[in-house]
Amino acid sequence: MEKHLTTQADFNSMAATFKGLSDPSRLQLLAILLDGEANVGDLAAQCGLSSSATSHQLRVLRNLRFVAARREGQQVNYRINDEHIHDLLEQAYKHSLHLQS
Amino acid sequence: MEKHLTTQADFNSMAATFKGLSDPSRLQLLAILLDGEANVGDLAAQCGLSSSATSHQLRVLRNLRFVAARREGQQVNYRINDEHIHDLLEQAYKHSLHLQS
DNA sequence: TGTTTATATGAATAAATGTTCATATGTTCA
DNA sequence: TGAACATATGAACATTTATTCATATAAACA
Repeated sequence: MEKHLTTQADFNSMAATFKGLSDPSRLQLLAILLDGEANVGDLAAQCGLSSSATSHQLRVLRNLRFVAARREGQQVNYRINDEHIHDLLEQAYKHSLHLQS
Repeated sequence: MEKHLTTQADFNSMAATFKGLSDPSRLQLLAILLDGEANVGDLAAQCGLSSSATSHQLRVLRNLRFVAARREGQQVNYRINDEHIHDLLEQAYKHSLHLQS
């Protein structure tokens, strides 16, 4: 990172970003979406969540622009909407390995 | 990431990692430590936190192995203890820019 | 030893979070 | 239009979280 982070606003914004990724259900949703678009029902089934809970969590991810939605008939398809998600998950995975040792 | 993440344990561990980074105070502590070792009192002063609050937050970071401590006389010096911190903060910062647009 | 300084910890409190339940909105099709 | 299906939303509840306050531990020094 070239520039040093100093402002409280930066820390708040970054904390919000991490907070969005701080739940196992949301991480699983993102992991599924990294393989391609999926609708709410399929996401719910794969995560073992109710469709309501899934919808709530998808809203969190949407508000943080991690994902975007596209309606297709009755269903709504979600997709990854951030190029950094992949790297963020990868770094967190590596850290989690470091955590176990 | 080569291998696909599938297990619930992976998601839990990664969520814990992100949760550790989901607070502005902790991010500021880490940002300071990226510039080098610092003791609790200095960290507290720079963050505008009480030394007690600082100590509590440092414990969170220590438990997650983000930082490590080394006592030197009365003071305790903390340092970054994870090679991925820098990249994680950088990606989150980039996302936070994406978030504003 | 006793006092001061630095850090850590436990309990308590207020605020935020994730899920469930009930209900609303939106789409398809008869 | 009305019924069935898919998704979204609001309220409620239990759990977690960050800080404060009081107190404990640890080191330095007189």
